Amino acid sequence: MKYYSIGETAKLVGVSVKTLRYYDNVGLLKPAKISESGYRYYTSDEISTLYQILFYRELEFSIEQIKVILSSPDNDKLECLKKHQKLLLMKKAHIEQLIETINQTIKGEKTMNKKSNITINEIISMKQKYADEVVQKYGNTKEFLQSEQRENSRNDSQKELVLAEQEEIFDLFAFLAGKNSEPESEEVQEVVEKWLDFICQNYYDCSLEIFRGLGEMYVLDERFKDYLNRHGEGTAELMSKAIAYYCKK
Amino acid sequence: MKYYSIGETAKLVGVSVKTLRYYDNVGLLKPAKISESGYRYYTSDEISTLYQILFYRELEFSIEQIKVILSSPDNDKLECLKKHQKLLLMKKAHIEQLIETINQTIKGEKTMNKKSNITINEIISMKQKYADEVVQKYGNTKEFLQSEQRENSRNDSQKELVLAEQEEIFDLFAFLAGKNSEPESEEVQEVVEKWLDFICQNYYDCSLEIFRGLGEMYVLDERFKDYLNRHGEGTAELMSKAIAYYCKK
DNA sequence: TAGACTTTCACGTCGCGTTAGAGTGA
DNA sequence: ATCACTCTAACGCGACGTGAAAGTCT
Repeated sequence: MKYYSIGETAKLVGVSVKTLRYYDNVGLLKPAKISESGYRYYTSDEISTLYQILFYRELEFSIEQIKVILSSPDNDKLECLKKHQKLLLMKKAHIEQLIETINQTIKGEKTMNKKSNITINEIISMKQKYADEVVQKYGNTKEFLQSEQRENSRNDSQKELVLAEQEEIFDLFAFLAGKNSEPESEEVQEVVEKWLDFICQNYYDCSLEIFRGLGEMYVLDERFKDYLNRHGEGTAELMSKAIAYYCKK
Repeated sequence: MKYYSIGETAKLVGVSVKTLRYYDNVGLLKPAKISESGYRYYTSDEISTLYQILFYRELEFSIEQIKVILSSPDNDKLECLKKHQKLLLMKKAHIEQLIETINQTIKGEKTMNKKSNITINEIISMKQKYADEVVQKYGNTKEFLQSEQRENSRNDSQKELVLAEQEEIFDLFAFLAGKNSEPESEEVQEVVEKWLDFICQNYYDCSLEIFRGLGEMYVLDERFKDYLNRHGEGTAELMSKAIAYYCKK
């Protein structure tokens, strides 16, 4: 049985010496024997295992996962591969959405007002993704990506429909702002409720806490404010005040 | 102008307090003012910038990249977005290949000998990817991903063709091994050259150094050895010795 | 004064890479 | 003796998270 030094092994397989030492340290791949002076020596057995490790690493399994996989029977390995594939599929969907977002942004940048390079919908969904509660609830990658996938599952005509309905609500607010309705008035509060329902139905389960934050943002964020006030002067201000009142009640 | 404390800002936008402090430390987002006692205070300007930052972070831009983007004109931002989109497209192609690899592995696992859960081709290409020279040459992510994309561009029938030709060469070696040809003999050395040419043409520019490593692996790696010897007893050993001889010359 | 908020400092994460200094093998 | 190889130990990355101890605001 021939023994290979760490350097020989590394060159043969095509990894760095540091990698092998690291794998030893974390207990992923121990050398076949260690000389008196502390030198590591590997045999074809370890080299064989090393190739398996590289295979899984390339598929982006973590070191810990590989540890488990290597010490489990073949059918469990199959299970792991399938699970991992699902995760990769979700990752792919995620990236596809990012690409789409960029596309939209580029398109929007060209046609829309130059000042806002972010669409209102992106802010709405960002709000949800970063909200404390949601992060705690869906901190788990899988659920998070799945929710995203679901959102992504709407086709183009469905998206257009949602967008049109949304614009209608903004127009309503703009109309009310135009005739100087009070934020606390019943006609305005009705539309506020309509807007909240709309968000819950089409985007996510929006708590009052998040809704309050959204409302503040309508005037705080210039791009958001600009976007809303394009429907009519004072729209953003009315919505913001009306939502604040709605949430206090 | 209202001033928001770090906690208020964090809650409003939906990030953690630590994140804001981190952004301050690395110089990405400085607070509007700092009180005598060292408290950070933000205004709607910073909150607006913060939303922009989050937008780019979600697209997986790095902090450094965002720093550059925020302080550059709009048309440069567009350029960055387009560049970034290309990168995302390559990443997507990469993931798609990983998914394909798992598919192949699962399929192979079911039909093939259970002992080998990695195909010979995966080892061949792994060999290249991790080879020191290649890492140095193509360490840059873009080039690396592009080369992978090119490999991935072969369609199924092309892949089958390459595979068939490859099997032919292995059969040749098996035939020679069957009649006990010497590794150093001319007829064997001819096939060795053929095999090297084949790798260079269909996989990558294979240096003698890497080729030597491949040859050693044919007997070192059990899965590889098994795979070759399925073409005929002693095939792996003959190939290994013949390649070693070829590379010495 | 309580308690909710803030500050800095320093260490943990993951998969290694990168020196530095000292010992070992052919 | 040379010189390529090996060892351990400690710090670096990137984008924060976590916890401790101390100070501040209301």
